[in-house]
Amino acid sequence: MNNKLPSTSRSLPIALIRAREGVMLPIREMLAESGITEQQWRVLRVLSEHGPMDVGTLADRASLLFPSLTRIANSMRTKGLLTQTRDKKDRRRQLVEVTPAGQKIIDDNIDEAAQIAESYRKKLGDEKYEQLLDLLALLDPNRRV
Amino acid sequence: MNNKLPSTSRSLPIALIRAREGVMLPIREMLAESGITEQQWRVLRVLSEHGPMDVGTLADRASLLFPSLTRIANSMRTKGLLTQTRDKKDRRRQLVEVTPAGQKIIDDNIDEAAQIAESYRKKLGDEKYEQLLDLLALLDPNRRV
DNA sequence: TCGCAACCATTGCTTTGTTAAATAATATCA
DNA sequence: TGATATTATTTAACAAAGCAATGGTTGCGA
Repeated sequence: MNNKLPSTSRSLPIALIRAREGVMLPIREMLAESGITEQQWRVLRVLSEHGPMDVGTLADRASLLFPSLTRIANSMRTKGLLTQTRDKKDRRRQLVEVTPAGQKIIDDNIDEAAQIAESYRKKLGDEKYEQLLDLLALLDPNRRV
Repeated sequence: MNNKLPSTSRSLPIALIRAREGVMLPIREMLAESGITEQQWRVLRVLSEHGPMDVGTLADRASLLFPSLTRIANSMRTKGLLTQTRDKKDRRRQLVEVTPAGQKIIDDNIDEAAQIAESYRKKLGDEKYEQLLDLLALLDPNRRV
């Protein structure tokens, strides 16, 4: 039909979607039991890893767009997983923090999440796994090197 | 804070998101001029590559979920890019086909799309590019081997 | 210090992702 | 044949993506 483009089965964007789909499947199953989404889990993980931070930094680290994060944080706040307070020094900034309820969800899932991550490393082998992460980083537009 | 999980900056799911973000940026810019979305472009490409097919096969090849595809096909039909007809032999099936207007969008963009794809191949180098596609395929849950 | 650009975050709008349930047509088999 | 399972697709409902526009805040230069 045409041969200008690589066949969709060897298309980079589609391959990235499918890989992500595969990787997220077990994680989503796990999180469903805690009643949170994949994105909410990312928010919790980033906050747990670095402590409280403003919305902009959080969005960047969790790879979420500002508007998405605003809404996600809203729903997480009403669920009691997060608190959000205005920064005294710069009143434009909102400081986001995990509540004990949020921390509990992290604690409840972190071991299983680590196992899942480990299973993918085993599946590819250490070397290929690192290689993959390196290659993916090359495609990251605003790499935080 | 915790060391059970890989830091979010070396997390496979996040790396996949960011890479995709980077790869799609120029493609989305291109498609905006034609007034179609990334997903609509995937639908057009798959149909152009394989010819008319039923909704299920199309969804699979374009990596879209059924409900998404139903809506996408609807809007593309009202835009006159697609036609959808019931299969005579199995009246459950819907056969989707590209219209001349849809084909025009493909023709208008295919060269630039090929250039973009090529630019990523160059960016990584042939060998690493193929390697990346192979690694990603390993993560694809329902790989069409 | 006034005015304006830059910055942080939110809101509005449309499209897509995701899961579950509904609908409709066909296949199976007692 | 007729009840039942299976298959193909659509609807419904809610969460999130993505883009543009808005609303407060701060910073800076004339």
